[in-house]
Amino acid sequence: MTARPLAEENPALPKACIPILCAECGMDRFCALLGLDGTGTAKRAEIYRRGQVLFRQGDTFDYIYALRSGSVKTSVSGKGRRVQITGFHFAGEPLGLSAYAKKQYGCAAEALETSSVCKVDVNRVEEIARTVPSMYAEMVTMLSVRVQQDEQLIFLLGTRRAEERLADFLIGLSRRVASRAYFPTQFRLSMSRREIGSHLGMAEETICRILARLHDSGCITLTRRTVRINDMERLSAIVSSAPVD
Amino acid sequence: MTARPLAEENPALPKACIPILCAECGMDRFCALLGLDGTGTAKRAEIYRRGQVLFRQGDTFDYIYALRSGSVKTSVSGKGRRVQITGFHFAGEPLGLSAYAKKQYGCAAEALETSSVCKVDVNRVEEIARTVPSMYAEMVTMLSVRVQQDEQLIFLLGTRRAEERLADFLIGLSRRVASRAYFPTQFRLSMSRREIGSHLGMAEETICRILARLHDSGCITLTRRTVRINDMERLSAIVSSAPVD
DNA sequence: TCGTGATCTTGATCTAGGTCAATAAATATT
DNA sequence: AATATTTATTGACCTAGATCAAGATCACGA
Repeated sequence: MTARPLAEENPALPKACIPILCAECGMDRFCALLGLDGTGTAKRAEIYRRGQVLFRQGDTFDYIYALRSGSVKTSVSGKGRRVQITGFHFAGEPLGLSAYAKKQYGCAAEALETSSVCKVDVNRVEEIARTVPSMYAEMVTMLSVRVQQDEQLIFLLGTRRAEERLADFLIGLSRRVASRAYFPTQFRLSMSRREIGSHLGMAEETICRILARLHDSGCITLTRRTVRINDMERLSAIVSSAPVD
Repeated sequence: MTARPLAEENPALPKACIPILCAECGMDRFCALLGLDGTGTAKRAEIYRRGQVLFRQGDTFDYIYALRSGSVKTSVSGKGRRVQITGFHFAGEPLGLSAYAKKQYGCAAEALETSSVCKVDVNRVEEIARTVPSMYAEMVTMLSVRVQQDEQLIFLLGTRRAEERLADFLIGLSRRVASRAYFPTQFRLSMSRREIGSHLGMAEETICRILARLHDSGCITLTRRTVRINDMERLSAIVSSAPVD
């Protein structure tokens, strides 16, 4: 929960890039079935730096990814240069699996910061799954989790107002990244205000204003991209506030 | 594509309730693996009438459903009586699968009209999957399709304006239901204006107004709940119109 | 058939949040 | 260090769509 030492791997990378152990990863059991070693030093990890893409929307489905450290955004683009960021992803989270049926990725994935990523070849998966039935069971698990997450985002986009969206977003972030940070209520945003806006369906300026408001009210402390949550109670209250009665 | 005769099953039910054949169902291959007969007269189908619920949000995961006829809405509820309809579902579509990991449904499902629904016991699935590995592969397929659909809805809710949303919605509906209707560009809405609004993140009144506008412009013909698309070109153009440049 | 409640429609307002614009910080580049 | 570029902030304004209100129409049960 609190600060704890993590095995260093590549001294050239910033502290934030220290990867999680396989045991902490959501694809843990999946990789184990694949026969990948789970000692925490997976050999097929690659480094992506800010802006580098793991895959593009429409690309042929060739790898399933697992994030070991850092963060990645996934986005869907449509006509008219409009882009929706469908999710931010952190260490331990799987990526790309939803391309399974169509055999092409429905969204693009791009690193938000220097990130360590495991790549699993889908052909390898198919091959091994023939003899290891539970391989697919793990994929069903990961995908069903994803659908329920997406439904929560749909709920947020369809029903919540700006401040509620942002409060919900911050709480979600703190749950996902603060546990790995040095101080559990404090963490660093790896994405810009514009990217937060594009994820929550709001303008960049609105994100700024509401963050400023939360800061001024003492609910959070905001310094550049560092957020500290001072009053989780109040933040939670904002999420499910006015019933619009 | 056009009108075609369908095997009648239960003469007491309205015409709209004539079920599809298993061969036309998205869960086709899944059921076949389960050893369910694929002659089109699955015995475990049940009838749900308007307003009856297949499952509630939070219910324990006990069945996977396949819609044979009619239509169902799925919805997520949060605090403050706000409800988001996450999807409308029609004949051939699977339902409930996303509860797999959490072992409870993340949304509620309720029939919009008299509907025939196949229920598959999840214990049976687990049991059989032990000896039939590809069982799970089918589930992966269905779930991955679902994730990509949800991502499209997220894109719509996050980036599109009211008229674009509705145009997109109508096109989607026509693709999914008109193929089974007597006239491919004409179909009946099984959901209320309010429900469409709750799905698209808009007020009931806005749905009315925009439908009226589309009708007046000749793009569609609207009579109560019957929609005929007169100008698919124009409708498509609306979806990806102003780049908000 | 009539009545009752749900659904739909349309108009009149109001407002949350988008858009535009003008700095200010921070970062990257030379 | 100096300049350029990206990112963040803040104010002024405006508009798409929500909300409120009042009927109209429909579906359905007695």
